[in-house]
Amino acid sequence: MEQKKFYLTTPIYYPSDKLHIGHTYCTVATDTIARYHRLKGEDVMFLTGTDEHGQKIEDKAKEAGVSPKAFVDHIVEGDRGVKDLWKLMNISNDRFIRTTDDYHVESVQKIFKKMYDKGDIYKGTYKGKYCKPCESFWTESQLVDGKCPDCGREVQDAEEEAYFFRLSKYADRIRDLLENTDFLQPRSRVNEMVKNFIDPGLEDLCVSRTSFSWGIPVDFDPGHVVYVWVDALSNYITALGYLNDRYHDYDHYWPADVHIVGKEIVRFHSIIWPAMLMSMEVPLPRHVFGHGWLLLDGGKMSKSKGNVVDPYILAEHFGVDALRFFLMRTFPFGSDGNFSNELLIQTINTDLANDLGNLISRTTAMVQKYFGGQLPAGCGATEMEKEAAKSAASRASTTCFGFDDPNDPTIFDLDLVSKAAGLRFDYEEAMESFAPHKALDEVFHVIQRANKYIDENAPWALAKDMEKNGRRLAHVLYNLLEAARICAILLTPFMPESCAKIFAQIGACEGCRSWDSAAVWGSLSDTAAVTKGENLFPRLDMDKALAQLEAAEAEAKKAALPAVEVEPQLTEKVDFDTFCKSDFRVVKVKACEAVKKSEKLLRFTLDDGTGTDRQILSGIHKFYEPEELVGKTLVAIVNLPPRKMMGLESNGMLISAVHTEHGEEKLHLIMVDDAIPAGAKLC
RNA sequence: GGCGGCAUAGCUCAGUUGGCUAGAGCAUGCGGUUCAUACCCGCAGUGUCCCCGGUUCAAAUCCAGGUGCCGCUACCA
Repeated sequence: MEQKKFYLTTPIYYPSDKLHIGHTYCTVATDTIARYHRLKGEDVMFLTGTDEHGQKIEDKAKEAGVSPKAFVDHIVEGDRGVKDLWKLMNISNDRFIRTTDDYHVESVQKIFKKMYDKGDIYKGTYKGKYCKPCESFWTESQLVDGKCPDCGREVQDAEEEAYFFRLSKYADRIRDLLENTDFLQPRSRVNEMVKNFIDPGLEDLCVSRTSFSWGIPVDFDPGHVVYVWVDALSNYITALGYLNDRYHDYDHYWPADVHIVGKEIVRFHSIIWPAMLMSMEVPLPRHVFGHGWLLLDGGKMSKSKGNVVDPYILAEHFGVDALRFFLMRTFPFGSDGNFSNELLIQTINTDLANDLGNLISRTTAMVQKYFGGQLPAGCGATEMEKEAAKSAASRASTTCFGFDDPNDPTIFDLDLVSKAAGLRFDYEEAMESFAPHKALDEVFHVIQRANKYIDENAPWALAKDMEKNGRRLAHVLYNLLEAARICAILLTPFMPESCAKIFAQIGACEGCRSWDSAAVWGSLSDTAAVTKGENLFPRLDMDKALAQLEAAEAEAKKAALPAVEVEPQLTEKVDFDTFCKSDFRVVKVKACEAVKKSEKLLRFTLDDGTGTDRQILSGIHKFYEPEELVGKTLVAIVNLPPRKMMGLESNGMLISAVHTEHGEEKLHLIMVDDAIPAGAKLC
C-alpha cells in the first residue's frame, strides 16, 4: 500500500517584531497536527517560515540603522528569534522558508512572469494620495483625518504605475469553491468571505509597488517590486521546488492538505491564493483552516496595546509541554479564546497535575510498592477483554456480556477496557476535523475513568491479603498501565517529551507506543519494568506562580526599554546675560539628615564660603543616605528665592545629573574635587 | 455607513437538522477514601438560555425588531 502523504503549513510570519503567544498558538497547533499524521505513519511535510519583504520592514530597519536583510536576520536567526522560539516549543517543521531566500526570489519572478504572459497580470495605475514633502504615497485608508500620517500636511491626488492581477476573472470559480466544497473551514467563515468580498464584486488586485524597494524586483520592469500577495503566498509551492532547483518534491507533496492560518488572513488564503493558483493552472490546496485568536481582556493582543504575552516566559515557568497542552486543550480551535495566566495555571493543575500526572504517579507507585516494580507473568489482558477492546476500537456493535453477579469486578474492567480501546476512534474523528481540543477532551475522559477505576477496585484493600488477592491486584494494575499507555500514545503529538517519560515509567516498548497499538488492548508486556520517576507535572501554587509570572513579565518589559535615556536638549535659547544671573557655587556638606515625616527630603547644612551656614533641602533620599554625603564637595545654585518645604526653609538647589535606565530614574549629585574651596564660583 | 460574529450557572464555555426535568469544566458546600503530586471518587445545588414580538403542538435553537460587545470593510504585511 502506498504511504499516504500529508503536506501542511503555517502562515509565514512577518518578522517586524518578535513573535508572541498568538503566533506560538498557530504554530503549535500545526505542529500537533503534523505529529498526529506522522504518528499514523503518513509521509508528512510540515512547512513554516517568514515573510520578510515590505515597507514596514524597510522602515523599521532604517529606524534601527541597519540594512533590511540584517534587520530580519536578527529577528529570524538571532537570539530569541523566530527559529529559536520554534526550537524551544519543540516544533517539528521539516522545512523553513524565508522569502529572502534566493530560490524563492527566483521562483516568484518566474511566477510573476508566467501570470503576466498569460495576461492575468497587466500594467495599470493605482490611485492614491501623495505627500510631496515626505515623498510618500498613501492610500485613502492610510490617511489620518485626510492628511499625511507622517507629517500631518495636506496630500494630493496621485497616480502610481502598478501591475494588477485579474482577480475578478476568477470570482465565479472562487464562489463555487467556497460555497460548494469543504475547502474553507470552519464553515462559518464561508459566509463571511462570500458576503464581504465576493458579493460586492471582486476587484483586480495591485501586485506591484514602486514606492519602496525592499522586495522582489519585477525582473522585466525595473523599479517595480512584487507586492505581498504573489511574494508571500507562493512560498507554499516554492518551498517544494516549484520553478526552482533548490527542492524537488513539488510533484510529491503538492497540493497541500491544509494551510493553517489565523482568521485575519483567511481572505488571502481562500480568495486570492486559489485565484493565483487557478491562473498558474496549478491544483488547489485541499483545505484552508482559519483558527481563532487568543484574546486578552476580551480584546485583540497587539504590540501597540502593549499587552502581548511572551511565550518564552511561559515556557520557562511552566515547561514547554504544559504550555503546548494548555493552548490546544483550552481554546476551541476555530474560535477565539480568552487567554489568562490564571487559566493557564488552573489547566496545568487540574488536567496535568491532578488527573494525568497523579494517575501515572499512583499507578507506578503501586506497582513498585506491591510488586517491586514488575507485575507477575500472566496478569495481562484476558481473552474477553481483548474481544471487548476489538469491538470498541472499531465502533462495531458493542459486545454485550452477561453478568450474573452484579458485584463481579470484571464489569469495571470491561468498562475501562472498552473506553480506553475505543478512545482512538473518537480521537481520530476529532483530529481529522481539525478539532484538537475535542480530541484532548476524549483523552481526558479516559484518564478520569482510570482514576475512578482505582477507587472502584481499592488496590490498597486488595494488598492487605496478597495470598488471596494478589492476582486480582496485579490485573487491576496492569489495566491501569494499559489505559495510561493508550492515553500517552494519543497525547504524544501534543506533549512529545512528557509522553516519552510516561512510556519510560510504565516500561512501554517501541512497539507498544505506536498508533496501531493504541487500538489493541494488551500490547504492554505484563512483566514490563515499571519505575516511579519524577513527578511529570508539579502542582503549582496559584498565587505564587502568578506573582512570579508578573515579576518576570515586569522584568522583561524593563529589559525591553532602552538602556539609557536622557532628556532631549532644549531648542529654546537663553541669552548670556540671563545665564550669568545664576550664581553657581561650590559648597561643602557640613551636616546632612533626613527630614522627619518626609520620604524624599534631605536637609543639608552647607559651607558656602560666606562664613554663615546655608540650609538647602533636596528631594534625593531615594538615591542617597544622608551620612554618606557629609564632607562631600557639591555644586549649588545659591541665588534662588527661599522656599519652604515641610516647614523648613531651603536656600538654593543642589545640582544633579539625571537620566533614565531601563525605565528607571537615576540621579547623581555633581561632586567635584575636594581641593576646591567652598564658595568658589562656577562660570 | 455596509457586512459578519457573539450574548446560556459566580467564572470559562458545550448545546448537531426546533422535541424528553438546558449541560460540562473550574469555583462553592457535603460525604467517602488514603495508593498518589493536600490528590482521587461520589453527591448537591443555583439559570427571566440579552430584551420584545412572531411562526409552531413545541423555540436557547427559526423569523422580524431592539440593546450591548467584538471583528472585517480589499492595494494594511
